[in-house]
Amino acid sequence: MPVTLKDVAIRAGVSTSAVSRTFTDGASVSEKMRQKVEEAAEHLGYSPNALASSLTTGRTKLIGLVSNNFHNPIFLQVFDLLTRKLQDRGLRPLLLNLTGETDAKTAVRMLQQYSVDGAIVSSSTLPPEFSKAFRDAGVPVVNSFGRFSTAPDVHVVGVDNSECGRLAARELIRRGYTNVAFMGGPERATSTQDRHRGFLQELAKHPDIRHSESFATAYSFDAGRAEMQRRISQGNMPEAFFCGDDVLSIGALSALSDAGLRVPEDIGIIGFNDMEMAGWENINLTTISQPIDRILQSSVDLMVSMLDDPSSPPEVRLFPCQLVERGTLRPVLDHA
Amino acid sequence: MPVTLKDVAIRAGVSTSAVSRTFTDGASVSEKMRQKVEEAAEHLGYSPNALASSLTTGRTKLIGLVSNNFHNPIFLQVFDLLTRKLQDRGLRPLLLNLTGETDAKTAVRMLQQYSVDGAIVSSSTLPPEFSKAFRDAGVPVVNSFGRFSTAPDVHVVGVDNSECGRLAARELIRRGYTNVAFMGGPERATSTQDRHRGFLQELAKHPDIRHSESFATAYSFDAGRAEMQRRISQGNMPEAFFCGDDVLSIGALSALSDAGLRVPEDIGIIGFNDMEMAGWENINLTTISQPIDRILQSSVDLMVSMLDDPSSPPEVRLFPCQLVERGTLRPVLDHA
DNA sequence: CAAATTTTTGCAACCGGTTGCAAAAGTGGG
DNA sequence: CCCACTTTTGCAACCGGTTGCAAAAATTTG
Repeated sequence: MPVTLKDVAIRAGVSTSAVSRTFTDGASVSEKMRQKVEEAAEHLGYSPNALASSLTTGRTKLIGLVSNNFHNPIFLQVFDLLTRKLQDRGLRPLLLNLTGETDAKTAVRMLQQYSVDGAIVSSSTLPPEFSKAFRDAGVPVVNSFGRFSTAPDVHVVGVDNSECGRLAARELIRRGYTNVAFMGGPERATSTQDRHRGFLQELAKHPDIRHSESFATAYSFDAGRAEMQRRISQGNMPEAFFCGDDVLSIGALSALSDAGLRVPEDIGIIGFNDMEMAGWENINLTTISQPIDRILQSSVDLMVSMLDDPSSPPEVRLFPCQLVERGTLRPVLDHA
Repeated sequence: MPVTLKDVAIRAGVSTSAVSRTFTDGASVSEKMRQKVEEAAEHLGYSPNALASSLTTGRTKLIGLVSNNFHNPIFLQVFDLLTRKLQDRGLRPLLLNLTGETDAKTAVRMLQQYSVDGAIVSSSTLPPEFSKAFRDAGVPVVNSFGRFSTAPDVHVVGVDNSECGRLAARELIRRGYTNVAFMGGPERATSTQDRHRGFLQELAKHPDIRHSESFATAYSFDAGRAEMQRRISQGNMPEAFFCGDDVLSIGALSALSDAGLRVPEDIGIIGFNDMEMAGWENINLTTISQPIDRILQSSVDLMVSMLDDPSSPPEVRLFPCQLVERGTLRPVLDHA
């Protein structure tokens, strides 16, 4: 049914190689030949089969998009940007949705079967071993939003989560809070661990400030709400929380408001991510933003450069996070 | 670098056909042969190249996922479910993110180059012509969340949007509102048009009820907020709004609260979609839910059945929507 | 204008598999 | 044990392209 290279060759009265060459840039074809072929192709509505050609060129232009964060609204934006940026480069995203049990080996195989040219592992919760499995299988990989190390196995693009933890702590301190808490996502998520570590590092410089911590079972509204309810019922509340994600913060806010606690008068909240919703006037969350667009642009750039030169050594690209001041922390104390 | 069929054949000391047959179910292979091949494959870490085989079988097991709704949080859930359900069937989703200008023909070609076995067009705003382009190109297609017709060109799975409009109108009437408004998304989105039409149909039965309408420029928080602000500044407010989407409703709620209008005391709001957020305690939106899971399950089922029998006639599968009562409409009037 | 170069073209092998067909091997019956 | 029949196996062609190589055509040079 579909038009093949051969059909075009016959109609144009030339060899198949000639047709192939007209569609391969950089190949040697005379102007006359190109004309003939193009008119035939046009007339037949031919477009080359990317998979067949991949067989000889070794390039599919398919990029595996690996993620497990299908519950955090921020990832809709991630998918939007990532797919767009890939499309702009002539690459096609093949989606891989990791469900709880999929292990790294299976994931790699699932993409290898389709000979993807590379994989972008996009998740703030997967352990680094995951991306490493791709590299070990010879699949060029970029880990976006992942944990970095000083001697990286693979390209990592994202933010320094522990620096974000420090930033949050500094901000709480600056606002004059003296009893603060960290509320993370799942304890095993690398982003939770790193933000927590940074938070503690900064507090270590201020031994007078009391602090505590708790962990929600997931990066989700319900989990944040549940954990905050637990804290409230337990009593002994801190003055402010650093929540490891906006969606968690919003859940927490809802629990606070149910309990009749006012924000920021009674309790302060600072979130993380600056998701669209955080700016909505009825939420108005003070938070820390990561430059998602730049992170993804950089991820795609890195991927493209690996395709050209697979031997480039693993690189870590970190972008600064920024405080977004809104209405859920009390104002800085005036020391006049 | 990667292990090929031939490598396995050599190691097992058999023909390539034999190896191919061991990996093709339904093929004739003796137990002894299978053993030999499997041990060789295992040892070499072989897994068949899906693209190479597609060349002869004509099956890639790739399904194009076509959408343009990358801003409505509900679509994160759609992608999550859809990719999962496809993966369960051994199919792989190839994502196509339609940006404003991509026309149907380009979209089709982008997927045809990768010989997708089928395409799921998932959008509540695209005109039916879009899916038709796939069908015309011979690509099996299911349109999820799309507009249906009584003589469908392609499979359509979703809800009857105009029935949803009627449902919303009936509910507002039941609550005793006598001056209501429709607030849709973009006027050209099919879902906006259909919900609006149903809304008006129901109201036509109640000539005593006053009504008006307005349209937001997009299905987004900001657009909903802006449109509501416009309505407020314009004065002459209705008692209640049916918003064509939850995210629009939430934007509207924020504008109302800024203006000092209380919900549901001063103004009632009923949304559409029942996105996760609608149930959050600080939003608590009365809305209409569509059974997303069933719609997607049905879409995937339909796709799978088309792959077996491409000639099956186009089918329309509609699922009922349901009212979800929360806190943004006033209670039913007691007529004691 | 012939010879030397350069460019364009087609042939044929190949990418990694699948599959129709016929030969080889296995099975059962007499 | 031979023969007819069924199952298993390998050969070779093919899927839709690409590409090295050498022949053919076009261009430049002397």
